[in-house]
Amino acid sequence: MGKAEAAAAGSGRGAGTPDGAVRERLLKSATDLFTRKGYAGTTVREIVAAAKVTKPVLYYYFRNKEGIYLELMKEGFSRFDSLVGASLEAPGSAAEKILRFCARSFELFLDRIGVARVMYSIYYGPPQGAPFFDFDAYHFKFQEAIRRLVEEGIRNGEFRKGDAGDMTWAIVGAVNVAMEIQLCHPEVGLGKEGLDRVLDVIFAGIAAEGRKGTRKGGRR
Amino acid sequence: MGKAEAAAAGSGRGAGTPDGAVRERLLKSATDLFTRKGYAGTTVREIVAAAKVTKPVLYYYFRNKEGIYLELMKEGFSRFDSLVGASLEAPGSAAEKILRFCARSFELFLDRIGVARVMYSIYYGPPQGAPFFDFDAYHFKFQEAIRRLVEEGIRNGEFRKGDAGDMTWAIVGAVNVAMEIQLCHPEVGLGKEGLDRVLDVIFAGIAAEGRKGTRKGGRR
DNA sequence: GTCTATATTGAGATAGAC
DNA sequence: GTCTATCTCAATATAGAC
Repeated sequence: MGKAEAAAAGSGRGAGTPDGAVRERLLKSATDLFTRKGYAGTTVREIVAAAKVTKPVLYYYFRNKEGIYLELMKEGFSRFDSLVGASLEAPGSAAEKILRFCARSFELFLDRIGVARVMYSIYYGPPQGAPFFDFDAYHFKFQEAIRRLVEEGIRNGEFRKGDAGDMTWAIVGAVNVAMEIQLCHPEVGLGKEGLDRVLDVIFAGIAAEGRKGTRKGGRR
Repeated sequence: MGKAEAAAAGSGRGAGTPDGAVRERLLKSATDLFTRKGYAGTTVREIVAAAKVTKPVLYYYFRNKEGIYLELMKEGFSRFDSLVGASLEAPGSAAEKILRFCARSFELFLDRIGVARVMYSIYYGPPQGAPFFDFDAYHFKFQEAIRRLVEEGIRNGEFRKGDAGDMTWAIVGAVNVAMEIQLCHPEVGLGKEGLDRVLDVIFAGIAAEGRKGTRKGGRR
């Protein structure tokens, strides 16, 4: 048995690990390193070393460093895309749909929180030479989905008449803050249940009965 | 007269520029460059060149690169500190105080939006060797101020009985999203008025009258 | 002192054997 | 699919002329 063969067997099949695990290990290593050291600060060598494979393996599965980065981004967002479609067409009241859509989005976020950290780092951080990825498009897509549901709720009398845009912002703000707290302070994170409760607050309002509206005597 | 002193004096007064302007120019240059190229990616040489002064001038006003960075952070937050104190003790209903506090905070944010970009970049971005600054402490301070006011509102019957924490998150989320949109998409930013309206939505709720609460039939 | 030419390094990427 | 060995290229460091 040659040296290469031995190494190949040992790293994958030989140890009882399924073939696909190599690809997954690379994605995980890349996520960890991009998070800790940034895109530019991470070298291909480090990624493959952490995944316990050699360099050509990375180039085999992904075209190059940009490729593995884009794959990370796309994987998360493709699942989000299905979510949007499913949630809009689901049965139930507008409020139920909104709650379900937000909960599912938040679950997806938690499931891919490592990738989310990389996204935030790229989006807000300094230029790092990472290839362009249209994060804004997805934020917009999220917001538009909520807005549609809010408008639906207003139409069918479920929600009060008011500016759908403003209502949308309130909901987006809640989801946003739940995600960001989870990102930075997982130990005090709202969690799925917390997000649910905050959304409930937004639906119901904070003001005591009979005191709706703080300045303009109610509706605008 | 020492070398640094001479440079400090010479660059300002001689050209008829008020003394303080040099310091301000340096802070502005640093903000711009830190935003565009990150902390690590910005050199002291670039900062002084952009401010049209020489290197010793920077070292005269601020000890070093870390010094000018920390000064940027502190200037914004010291104004915020006064805000917190003033807003909590101001007269008016809890809702009024919350609205005023959020509006003032948002105005301060707009006024220092360049510095805010640097903060986001450092906070979410990859390690850049910037000296530690406790951003979390200020986020916490903001949240606690809101929470106090919410609790006050609940106590005096202005707000409905409910989880003050959840109500606080809803409000913080709205302010947060207003700030972040302004940061990333100033052209569609809510602005001060938009934030006001969204907060109003949170106070009043989204649900139509008689339909408050989406699952538990109202209060919890 | 400053400038330019030449190492040296370390990065991403590839060729070809197995 | 994976390996070893090698390539290209840009940034940085250094040496030596001026």
